[in-house]
Amino acid sequence: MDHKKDFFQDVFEVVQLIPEGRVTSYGAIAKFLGATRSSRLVGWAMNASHKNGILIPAHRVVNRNGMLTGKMHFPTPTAMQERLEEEGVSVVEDKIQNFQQHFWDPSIELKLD
DNA sequence: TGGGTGACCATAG
DNA sequence: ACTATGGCCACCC
Repeated sequence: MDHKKDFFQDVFEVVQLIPEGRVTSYGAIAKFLGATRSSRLVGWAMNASHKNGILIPAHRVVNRNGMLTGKMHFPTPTAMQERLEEEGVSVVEDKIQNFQQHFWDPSIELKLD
């Protein structure tokens, strides 16, 4: 029970706001939260969420190259890709096709006026 | 308590 | 163009 919200909790909230069929990167989330340098922590938060039983669309978060670097942490090796393709995002060789087209930048989409 | 870790990123060579 | 490396910092044991 912390007085201030955990960094992880902030990450979870942002991830939950990613629309279906869109994706973002660890760095973009970190930047939005004002910790550009802590992009690794975002990925770590994903892992922690799984551990805490928190359900978030973690499959919509990839690295800056659009590669499914986190797929190995899903229940099955293909779960992440399958989730994305269900939402209309093509993945070839663990890489999102037309990445920029699907990219959802919280710094822009959630911009405070 | 302190040090190692990591689903990353930017920069330098 | 690609590869190597250093920084980053909340969390875990």
